[in-house]
Amino acid sequence: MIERDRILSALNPQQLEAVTAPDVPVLIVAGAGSGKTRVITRRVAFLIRDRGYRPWQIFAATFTNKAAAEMKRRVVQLLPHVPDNDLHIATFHSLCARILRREITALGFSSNFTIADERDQLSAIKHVMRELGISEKEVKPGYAQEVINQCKIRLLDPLRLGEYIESRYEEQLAAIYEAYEKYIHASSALDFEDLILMTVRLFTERADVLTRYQEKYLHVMVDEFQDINDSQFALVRLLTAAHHHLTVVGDEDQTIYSWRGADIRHILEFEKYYPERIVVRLEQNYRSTQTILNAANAVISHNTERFNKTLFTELPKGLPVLVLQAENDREEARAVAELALELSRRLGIAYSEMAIFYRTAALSRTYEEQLRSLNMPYRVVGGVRFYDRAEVKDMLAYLQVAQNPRNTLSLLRIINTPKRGLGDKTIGKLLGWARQRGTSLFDSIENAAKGGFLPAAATSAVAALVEKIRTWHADSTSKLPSELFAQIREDIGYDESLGDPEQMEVRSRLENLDELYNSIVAYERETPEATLASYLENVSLLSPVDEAKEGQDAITLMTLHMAKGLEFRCVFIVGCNEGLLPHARSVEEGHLEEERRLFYVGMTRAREVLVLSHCSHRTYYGEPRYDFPSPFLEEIPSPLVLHVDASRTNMARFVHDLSHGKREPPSESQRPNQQFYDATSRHELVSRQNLSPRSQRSSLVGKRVRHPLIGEGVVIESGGMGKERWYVVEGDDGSRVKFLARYAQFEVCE
DNA sequence: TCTGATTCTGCTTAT
DNA sequence: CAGAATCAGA
Repeated sequence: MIERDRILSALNPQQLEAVTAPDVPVLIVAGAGSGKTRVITRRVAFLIRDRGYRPWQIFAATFTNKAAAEMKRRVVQLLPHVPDNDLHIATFHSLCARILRREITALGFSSNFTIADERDQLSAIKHVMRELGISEKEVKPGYAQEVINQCKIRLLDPLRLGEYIESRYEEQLAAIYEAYEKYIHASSALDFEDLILMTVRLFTERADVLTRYQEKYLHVMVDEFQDINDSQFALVRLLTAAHHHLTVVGDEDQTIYSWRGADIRHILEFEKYYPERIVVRLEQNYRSTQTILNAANAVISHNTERFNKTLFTELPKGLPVLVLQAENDREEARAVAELALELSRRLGIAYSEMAIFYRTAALSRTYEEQLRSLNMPYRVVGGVRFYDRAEVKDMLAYLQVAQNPRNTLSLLRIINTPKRGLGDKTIGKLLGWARQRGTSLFDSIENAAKGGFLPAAATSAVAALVEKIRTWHADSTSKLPSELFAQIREDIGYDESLGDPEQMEVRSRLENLDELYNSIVAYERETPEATLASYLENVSLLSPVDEAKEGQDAITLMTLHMAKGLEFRCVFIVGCNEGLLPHARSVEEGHLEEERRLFYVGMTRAREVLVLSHCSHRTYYGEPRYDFPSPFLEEIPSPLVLHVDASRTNMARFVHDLSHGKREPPSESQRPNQQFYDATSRHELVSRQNLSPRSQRSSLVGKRVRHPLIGEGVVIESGGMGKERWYVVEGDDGSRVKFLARYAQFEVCE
């Protein structure tokens, strides 16, 4: 027997089929935990070793840099002789940025474009709205931003905006879109969507360039294919048009980016564009216990927008799913922290094997507080991002300007930071000239520096700035990015401008700048030909996941969106409340099923222990508010669930019992009546009996109530969430009245 | 032009 | 509650 084949061993028949599939379009439908990453990395290795592909002939797109890094690492493990840099495995955005750096001049753009992040985009939109005289009340900048991005995803230019929205704002939005495009392109910036869009345009308009890339990339792979959007799919189709060598992996139950244009349709349409495609299904789960998997299957089966697939596992039954209930959000966080502590002590689960997932990043703070008070190590992924801090963005803006002085967006950020006497009036004048002449802001300050345009004080301030920028720009190619950083920081006296270094606030800002400096040095160390341009590109495409330091024994805190693709022995999904976990805004937009998929993604990250927590009072806008449990909780069959009341449970004792098999979900007959706080009266405990799970969800429907004004009646309907929650009560005389729950003063009759 | 204080407004999710 | 916008006053 020959030595076991590292690429083809330890695969089940379906996995083997997927790895070794012929060079035709292959759609791998891979359920959660079914070995998706294993299959895709081995296929890459297989193509290189057994099919004669050179590493750089494979274009493999992922959705996060983290996933790309992991994929690369595992391919290199399989093929140790392949240098890391030869593998073109990266996010769509990075791959496109790389192509555009080389080719965008063909579209008449400068190749040293900068990448505008979301905030830059928003400030650009506000800016052009001011110039167009459209007030922020007429059109909300955030809405305009959303519309612009959606158009770009759908490959619609401003003139065809009407195909995406139809409203009386249409003209204004089209005008904003057009002005925005002119503005950011004049400052030679591209936004995130442009990276994809421009690449598609390049390939569409320049057949010669497309042919070159089709000949270069002989095989295209896409991970998390269910999250691909129109423009990305268009790109994939262009690249593979000549050879159809394509492998995609996806799971429609894990589509969670439809707000970014992801559409299940693309999996369905795969067949339309690639009729000769073969499909391989991976349905065996190797990750979760039977209990967890059954719970997840039960939840996702409530969705209608899916193929029916049921995952199975051969792993043991495991512990019940724990549903933790608390009185308020702080108590919930406290209980989660205590439970995590006990699970680590008594079940030996390392903190690095635990994760806390939440729907909105804002929830992290409460959990951080509680974890800190128990002295437990944790790491927040995302949240208030390092690269979003003002001082970090300032210094990066200086570097952007040094690299490309025509970057108006960045120049605007730093033109008066630190203060150098260039106020709104002066800046307005300078911008006005720039616009009239169709040049950049830098051109107009260069002109103003010659004198005669501005008051003397402003002229000398401007001249000094121009001089500095010229020097930095000249140094930008000869000096290392870290050297330039230090020089700029010194030249402008940034540290001093922050104020008294004895202040905590100032000290932490200085520390952040030191950390930024260190990260630049680290980048230079690991990148052989580090340039300012390559560093800035790297920074702007960095996702929060990539910032987290690996390897420490700490609990991971992150949003459900970022959890995709990861796994942990123990998972807490917190804030399982109606309005938060099916997020009210998402439900309003008709995305209940997507919220359920999000919940499903979270559940299926757990290998052994799954804890779902909720609370009855949550603080919003500083006010405590009654919240219902998430309806998703009721979709888990009760024999799989063990309810835990945070206020009445000693966690140490509980986990002890749990680990000795003494805690089991109660059978139907011995389950105590659920008790809950009713929305109508925050302090009155209402006992609820004989209610089916369905009516529990809508709480009061079907109940008799008494109201001081209308007397007795029956609740016949309810809707809305949180503050907006309402009930319709039908009086005994047949009249109907609608109440907002937070104002309704009725009592429930038993 | 800059500052600090006060009022206003609004929490998804992220490359 | 917290960040943004706005305003008074130097």
